[in-house]
Amino acid sequence: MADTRRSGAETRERILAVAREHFARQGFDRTTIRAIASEAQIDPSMVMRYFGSKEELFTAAAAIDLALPDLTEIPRDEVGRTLVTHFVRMWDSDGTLMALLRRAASDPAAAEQMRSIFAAQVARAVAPVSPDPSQAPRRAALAASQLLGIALGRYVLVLPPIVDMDIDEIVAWVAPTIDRYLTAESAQPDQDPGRVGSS
Amino acid sequence: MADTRRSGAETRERILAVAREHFARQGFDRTTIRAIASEAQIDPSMVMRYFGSKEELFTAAAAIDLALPDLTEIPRDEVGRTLVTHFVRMWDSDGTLMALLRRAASDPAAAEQMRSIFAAQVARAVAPVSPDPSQAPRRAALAASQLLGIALGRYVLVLPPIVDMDIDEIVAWVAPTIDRYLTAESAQPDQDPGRVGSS
DNA sequence: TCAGTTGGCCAACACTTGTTGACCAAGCGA
DNA sequence: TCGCTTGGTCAACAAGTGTTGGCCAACTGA
Repeated sequence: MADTRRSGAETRERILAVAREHFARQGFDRTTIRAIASEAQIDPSMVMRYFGSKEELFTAAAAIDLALPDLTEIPRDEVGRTLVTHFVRMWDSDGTLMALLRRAASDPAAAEQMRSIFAAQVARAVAPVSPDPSQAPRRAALAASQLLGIALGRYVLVLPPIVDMDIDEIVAWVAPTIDRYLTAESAQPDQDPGRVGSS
Repeated sequence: MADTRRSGAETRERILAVAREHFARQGFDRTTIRAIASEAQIDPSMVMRYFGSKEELFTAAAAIDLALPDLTEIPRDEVGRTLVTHFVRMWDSDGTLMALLRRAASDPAAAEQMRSIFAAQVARAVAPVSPDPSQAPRRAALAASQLLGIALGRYVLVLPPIVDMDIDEIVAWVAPTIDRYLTAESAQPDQDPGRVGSS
């Protein structure tokens, strides 16, 4: 048959690809090694041999690099737009992050993984543009909450109004929010006569 | 022993209470009928007799009334504050909504349930304060995305900066966002010199 | 040629899960 | 007193899970 005796590293990659897709679509618990193996046209035991356990397979599949741009090289008033665009594009093209988010909903270990991604990548990338270093993590977390909220509504809950919006509309609405969280002087700029962002 | 032969409706309620707590903390898949029964000091088969199946038990446990206030009776510039406060209080006191959110992450049926709650309660409550009826669902969805993002960060991912904020701080930061989504004239008010909300 | 490595499959184990059906006993109305 | 409803337990079934170990066959290098 098509017993082409694939190259090992090759099958490993194929397993990983299928696993990412399954984890992204169904979450950790509802994804079975058997299903992954079946779709990768391979025996379940091979998955174990390559990755050791389902846990380790997930960890390998969920290695995430947000590839966030250097925000200091971007005009202040385009930070929000840049970030929103970046994330929506990322979600649309690669399900890995969504897989992790889904799992985090029911698995503390995955939540911990998200926390470390937040701390190591989001908070770090965002800190330089914060007006007050002590508040930087808080600002980053607020921005993350809005971005993740969009991801939740668009890809997990599939709320029609959010799904129907194209990227530009989402950016137009959400970017100002991100800008305010990251760079506004106080918490409630919209309630004072003063302007937001660059004075 | 303590075979007090409870009143039936009473045990039913106790099962429901335990179930809500388990679903909220661990999600649907990781919650077992056996664990619920055990904690309710009852036989697993009783759960089936009362609720038919695990699915139906969840449905019964996840019947949610957001108890949203009538926004038309509230000053325009306090809508955001009111909503944020309402939701955070609700999440803090009752895990039912979080249970549903958790399950929605991996179960399309639960996601559908969230959509119907959104449509029947959130979108409906929020529509009257929208300046343009055709955009009302979109505005409601954006507000929901931010609110759910906070829930995600605070209760599911347990992002430290969000957990550390007290209700007042969260309200101070997020309320303006909600206000803008619901009532701002255009999508990007922060980028124009004009003011937001009540002119 | 021949031994070792490598990619792969098969069958089974051990366990957990939701679910079912038989049986029991306390209370209650006639 | 008898029979029916009701709250309850127990033991098992059937299915699905991650995981393991044994075996096979192709390739590779000496």
